[in-house]
Amino acid sequence: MFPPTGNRPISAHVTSPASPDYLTRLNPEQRAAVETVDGPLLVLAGAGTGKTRVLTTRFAHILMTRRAFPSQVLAVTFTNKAAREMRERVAAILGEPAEGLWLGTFHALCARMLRRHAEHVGLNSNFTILDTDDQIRLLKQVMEAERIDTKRWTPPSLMGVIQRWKDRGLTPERITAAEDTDFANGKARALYAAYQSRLRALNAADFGDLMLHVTEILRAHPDILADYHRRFRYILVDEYQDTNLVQYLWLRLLAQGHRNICCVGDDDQSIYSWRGAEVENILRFEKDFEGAKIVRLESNYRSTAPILAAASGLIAHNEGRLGKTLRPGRADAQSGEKVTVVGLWDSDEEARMVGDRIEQYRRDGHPLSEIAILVRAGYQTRSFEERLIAVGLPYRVIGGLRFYERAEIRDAIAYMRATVQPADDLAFERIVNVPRRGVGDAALRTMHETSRREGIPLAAAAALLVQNGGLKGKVRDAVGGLLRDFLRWKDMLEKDGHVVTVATMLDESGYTEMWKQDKSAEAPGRLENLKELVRALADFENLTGFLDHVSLVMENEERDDNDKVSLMTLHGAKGLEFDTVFLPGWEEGIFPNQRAMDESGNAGLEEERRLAYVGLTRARRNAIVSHAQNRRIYANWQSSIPSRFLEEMPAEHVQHSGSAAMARDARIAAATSFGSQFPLMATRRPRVIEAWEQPGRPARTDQIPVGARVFHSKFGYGVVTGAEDDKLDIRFEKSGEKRVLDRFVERA
DNA sequence: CGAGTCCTTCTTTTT
DNA sequence: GAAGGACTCG
Repeated sequence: MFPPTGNRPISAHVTSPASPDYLTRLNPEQRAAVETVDGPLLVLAGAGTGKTRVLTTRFAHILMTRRAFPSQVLAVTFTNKAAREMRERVAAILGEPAEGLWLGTFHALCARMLRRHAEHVGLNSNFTILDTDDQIRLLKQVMEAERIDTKRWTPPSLMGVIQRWKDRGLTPERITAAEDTDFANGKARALYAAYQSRLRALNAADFGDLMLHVTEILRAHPDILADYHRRFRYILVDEYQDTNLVQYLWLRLLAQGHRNICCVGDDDQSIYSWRGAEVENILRFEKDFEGAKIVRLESNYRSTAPILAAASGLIAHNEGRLGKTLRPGRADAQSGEKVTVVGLWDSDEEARMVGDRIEQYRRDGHPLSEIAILVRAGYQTRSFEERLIAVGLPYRVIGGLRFYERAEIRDAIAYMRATVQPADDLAFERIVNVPRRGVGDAALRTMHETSRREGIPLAAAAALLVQNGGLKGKVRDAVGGLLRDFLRWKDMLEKDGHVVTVATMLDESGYTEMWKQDKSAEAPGRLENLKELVRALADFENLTGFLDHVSLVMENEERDDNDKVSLMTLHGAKGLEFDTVFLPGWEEGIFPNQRAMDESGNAGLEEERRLAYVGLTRARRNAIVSHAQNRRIYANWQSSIPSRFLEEMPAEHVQHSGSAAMARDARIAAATSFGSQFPLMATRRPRVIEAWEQPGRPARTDQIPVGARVFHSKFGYGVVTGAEDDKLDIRFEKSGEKRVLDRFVERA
């Protein structure tokens, strides 16, 4: 009934002066958030207070009241999941599929914008979007060219530095000497610049570039910015607390036009600071957008009263909150059960407990799709998977390897990239010897040398070497053949379209055959994925559109509506809800995560606490928190201490269950079994106690300085030549240079 | 050049 | 304890 796209006016038949149906279903706060349409608005929305509903209704309201056409609203989300959901719900309200909208993640929208203006940052509009793997490989090459010791200064750590700069909207030129950290003796900025110029040479952009480049373009080209100002009358932003500085700048630039910007967020759910997110963006909002109104959504319709009380009590331990109180809004909220805390002997027992309880729920007629197990880190899913398999409970893991990250998909895409973009060295390098063509390190090195000497792409260098006999015999034939194939496929792409071409490509290159020959268990699945890839191609007009989709949007979730338990990280669970939520692994060091606390101190701890808050508030009716006293990490068992978060939930809303009585004394048990060095105060001991830190061998408290003479029970005597964290580089008199953990040596 | 072996690291979270 | 990378040997 309403046009989904384009500039046709909306034939709104909202004629009645009475409130339209979609508004009357909102509570007064929500309604205020929807109807305060003009001017800047900040909506502080607690968990489960109908945030998405407000956003989508607001979107619809703008259209229904004819304030803008669908294409004149910019709606930004943080995740694809959120974007998809908003798209679906807007479509449902409109009664038609919503297409042609500027609705998507920050990155997807920026990719779209960058394709239009790529030339302003020295890219061609068909630029490639690199994934993390490509980024690291490229950066490593740059570092090696600059003769950086990549063992001492690893590419991923430099990538982190660069990414943080990009998160803050800093191009290499904008970085002052003072900003340059001491990474590789102050070479980070230069390496960043070199990396950026390599990206440009490859006609490629990494994830951070999408935001950075577009923001730079909007800053530098008032005409382009003005164009977007004309286009976007209204801006809607979801998960505002997770935006980083460059995203904030981007929004601010775009919102300068009409100033109709509505940001929805919850400072208590800010869990992405490690990615450069700045909660301060919420605080800046009022300053930057004068006259901004603020609406608070505090009625929670999701969870029972005890769950809300436990979550609220927990999050109250954080300082510097904007302050919101969640009120139970559900009619039956008061009838709910307390949050259950279960203490177990070890991680196996924890997995068993979760499995048993899920079986019980199932016997009681509880659908499995309404049960989730939320863990702190991806690796923790494994023990639960094993247990669920053992008891025959169907489950799905959400997150994990994405479609794009699978080797076969990346290979296939590299073939496409190498065909379409002869300058894409990374793609060429990836597949030049896949399947095996006898092109080894030596041949590749020759190509790299020629490429560098002649200042031409790798593929062009290869062509040259085939011609002038720089490559010989089998290698020459193989490379020559492949290069001819690239040209042929490129022709074919124009004549026969991308679907046929890609299918042919995978066939003729021998790539599919390679997997057919492969005897491993995964091979059939990989072939299936390749088929899926070709199938998916048909949904796109051209290869670029498809590649964008695959790298920015495509998710891993197999579409299946079967009744399954969901298994995912806490981060992955944001925005979702379930009747029953299991929250295992609440132990010091695991959750709160040790590294988060080591790296960010109290701020890190507070973010962990927010993560706990997010976890608890995913549950509608049952929240089962658990912790084990002993956990196997890598090969050895470690003794764990219950998470401080357990005590931070108000006791009156918590019930201890099962072997909880035992676990409640876990602190005492841990303390006594490890001797008097860990008194009861050990609750706050920041590090998990490791099993081999036996009594009688006290944890080392003094630092061993470089130059000290030390003794190691296995390697003997030696001299410390370097130190990093808890690892020491030692030159042993008999065993040579080794890197060992400091607790294994003592001063001689 | 490739297969096999040893060694290292991984365990934070995602677009 | 696994998986990926570096290194060695045939």
